[in-house]
Amino acid sequence: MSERIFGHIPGYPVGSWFESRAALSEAGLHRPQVAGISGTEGEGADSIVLSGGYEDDADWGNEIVYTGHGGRDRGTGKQITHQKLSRGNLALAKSRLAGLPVRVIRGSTHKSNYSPPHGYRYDGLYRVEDHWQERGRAGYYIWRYRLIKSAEAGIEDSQAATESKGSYSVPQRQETTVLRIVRDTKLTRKIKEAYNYHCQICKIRLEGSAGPYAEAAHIRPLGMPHNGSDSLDNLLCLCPNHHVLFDYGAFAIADDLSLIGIEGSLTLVDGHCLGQANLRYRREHYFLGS
DNA sequence: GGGCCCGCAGGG
DNA sequence: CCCTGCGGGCCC
Repeated sequence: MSERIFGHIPGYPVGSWFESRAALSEAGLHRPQVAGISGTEGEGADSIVLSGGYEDDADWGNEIVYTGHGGRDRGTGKQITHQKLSRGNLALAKSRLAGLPVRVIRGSTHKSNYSPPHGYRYDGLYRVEDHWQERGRAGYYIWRYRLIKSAEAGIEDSQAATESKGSYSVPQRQETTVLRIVRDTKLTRKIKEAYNYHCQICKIRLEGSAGPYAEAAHIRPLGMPHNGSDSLDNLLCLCPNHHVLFDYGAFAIADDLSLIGIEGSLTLVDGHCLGQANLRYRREHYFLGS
C-alpha cells in the first residue's frame, strides 16, 4: 500500500476519464473499490466519488453537498439507523480542519447536469467548507459536507506535473480572505503534532467534535519578496487568535525567545529550534515597537 | 431497469 | 482478524 496523496495525482489532469472503479483505483485517484470516501480518521480524506448512492446528495458544479456513509441496510441499501462521525465521515471532517484538498470524481450514475455520460471523470480539487448533521429523507441523521471547488486549481495544475513527491501537495500561495485557508503540508502537520495542537503562546488547545485545531505560522513568510523557508525553524504552532496577532504585528519574538508587545513567553519543545534570522526578519518587517 | 449477491481491498 | 462500503454482473 503506497502513501496517501492529497492533491492532484501526476499524469491524471482534471477531466481524466475512467471506465470503472477498478481503473480509478489503479490510477490512484480513488483507491477503495466500493466505498465513496477514501481516507482515514487520522490522516483525513483524499478523495470522494459521487455515484448517486445517497438520495440526499446535491450538486451545483462548483459546490456540492455530499452525504457521509453508514447506517444503511446491507441488503436493501435503505437508511435504517443514524450515521456516525467515524471512518470516512470523520476523515472528511479532518480534511476540513486541516484544509486538505479533496479529489472529486463524478460517476455516470450520479444524477446531475455535471455527471459524465459513462464511467467516471476526475473533476479536480475541492475543499471541505462545512460539515454538519441533519435528518435525511429517510428520517435518520446523516452527515453532510459542503465542498467548494478550489480556486487555486490552475496553479496546482501546473505545479503537479513537476512536483508531487510526498503525501501532501505543497501550497504555493495562501488565500488570505476573511476565512483563512491553511492547508496542511507534511511540515505544518508535523509542527502541530509536536505541540499536540497547543498554542506556543497561550498553550490553549482547541478541540471540536472532529478533533483538535491549530494553525502553523511561518515566521518569515514564504514567497516573494520575503522568501522564507518552509522548514521547522521557521514555523510556529499557534491558536487562530495568536496567529492573527502575530501576522498583524501585535507582537514579535526576541532572540532570547521572550515576547515583545504582549505578556507571556514562548513554549518550545525539545528539538525545535527557531532560526534567529527568521525572528529578526519578522521583527524588522512586521513589528512596530522598538 | 430493479433486485440480488458475490466480491474486493481498505481500514480499524 | 472482521467488517464495511455510492461495484458490477447477471438474473428476471
